[in-house]
Amino acid sequence: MNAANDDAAGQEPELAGARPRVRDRIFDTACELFYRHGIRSVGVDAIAAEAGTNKMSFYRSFPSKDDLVAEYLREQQREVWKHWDTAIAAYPDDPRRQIEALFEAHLVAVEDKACRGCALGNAAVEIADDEDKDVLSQLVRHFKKEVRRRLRKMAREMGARDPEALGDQLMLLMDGGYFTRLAFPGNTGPIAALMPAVRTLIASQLPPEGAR
Amino acid sequence: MNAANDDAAGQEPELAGARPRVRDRIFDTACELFYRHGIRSVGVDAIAAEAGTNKMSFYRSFPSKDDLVAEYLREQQREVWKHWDTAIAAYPDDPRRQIEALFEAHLVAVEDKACRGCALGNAAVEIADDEDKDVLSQLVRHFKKEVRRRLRKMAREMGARDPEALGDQLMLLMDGGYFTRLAFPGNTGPIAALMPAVRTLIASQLPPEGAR
DNA sequence: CATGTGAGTTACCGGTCAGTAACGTAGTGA
DNA sequence: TCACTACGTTACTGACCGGTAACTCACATG
Repeated sequence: MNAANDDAAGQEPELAGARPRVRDRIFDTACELFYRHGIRSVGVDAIAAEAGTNKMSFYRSFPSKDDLVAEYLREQQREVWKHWDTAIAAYPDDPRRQIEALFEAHLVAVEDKACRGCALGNAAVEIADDEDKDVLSQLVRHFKKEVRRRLRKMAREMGARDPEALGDQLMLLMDGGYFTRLAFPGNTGPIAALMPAVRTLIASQLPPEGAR
Repeated sequence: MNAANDDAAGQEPELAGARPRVRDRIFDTACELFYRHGIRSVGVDAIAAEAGTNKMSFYRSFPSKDDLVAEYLREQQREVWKHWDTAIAAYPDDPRRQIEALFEAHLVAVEDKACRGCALGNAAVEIADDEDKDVLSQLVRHFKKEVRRRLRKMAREMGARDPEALGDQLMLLMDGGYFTRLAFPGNTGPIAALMPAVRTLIASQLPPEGAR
């Protein structure tokens, strides 16, 4: 799908000042605009203009806007997993600390002033289910299922009494943080109380302190 | 704002088969369509057609689509508070049980097959902040602030050690339930683990069992 | 009967949207 | 030199969108 990235004539030029290929400029611009303003409210004209090109170059790189949107959602997904893995990498053999680190990272991400919530979840709000957007909503559903799976897995590895329940509860907190963010600027929202909730729910699923 | 509801010629006709006024038909239709498909993806033509009338009658009843949207958000707000008050009415002097009843009701509402999440929160995703939609996003912000205030108030009345934190944590769970709902059909999502989380967080904020 | 009102109908406007056709051009490599 | 690639430019289509003008009709009330 992203085969257009390789240079058909050989190796990519490594010059520092080289202008990126138009496809990449368009894609990066689109990702930023989609996230900031929503998918439906950003037209292909606006994307092309912001990327310093025009609509024709857009349609030479992408077969349709919907394809670009799907690519955008896949990219957001990749970035989430990258951040996710980075956050938990510090505690390779301590699932409990992994969860805490994951939510600490989530907290800073959500409190960032540029945060506009969860790109995938927001997309689920924007795309009508009944239309021909099955590909997009399926992308979102798959992503959310994977989030749930990973949280439950961490809860299980941590030794939770009911790992499915704990994973789900953590997911509620995580998505709640994303969702409330849209109505509260910066770090002024309920997200401030995230970490105590995480620790309380974790603790309630572990044997009492002395037994560990 | 909704003064058009009263009949200028006297009392409303009480006939059972009487067709409602066109404004009400349009408004009810719009509320349903907005909630089901999102605000941006529903045009005034579609609303008018679905209400059995046409665009001109629409613009005789509403000065603009944005006005209708604002009215829609206010209506959703009113319904939320109505359900809220109904849910907690059974335990007038037991804030703790009020919270539990509130979340039990929330659970039922979210697991309903017609649930598409929180109308106000979804609107916050759809409306771009920078545009001239200040009225709409302010409506959403005001609503979310009020949700937070009420939850914190209940936590305080319950005697929580840190009522602000508990209220915020409950809000994260609540909005997390709404948000995850969009990616999981029916009652298959993480919302299933809501009630234990609520009870655990409440319990962690109360003195130990024997002391009560 | 006259008048006002609520509502249906048709036609239109200007703007935006996704998507396409046709052409021009600078560079690059055989 | 020739051809090919990547990109820019202008102009266009058809659909849709929010919003308006002008007309018609049923009906209720004085």
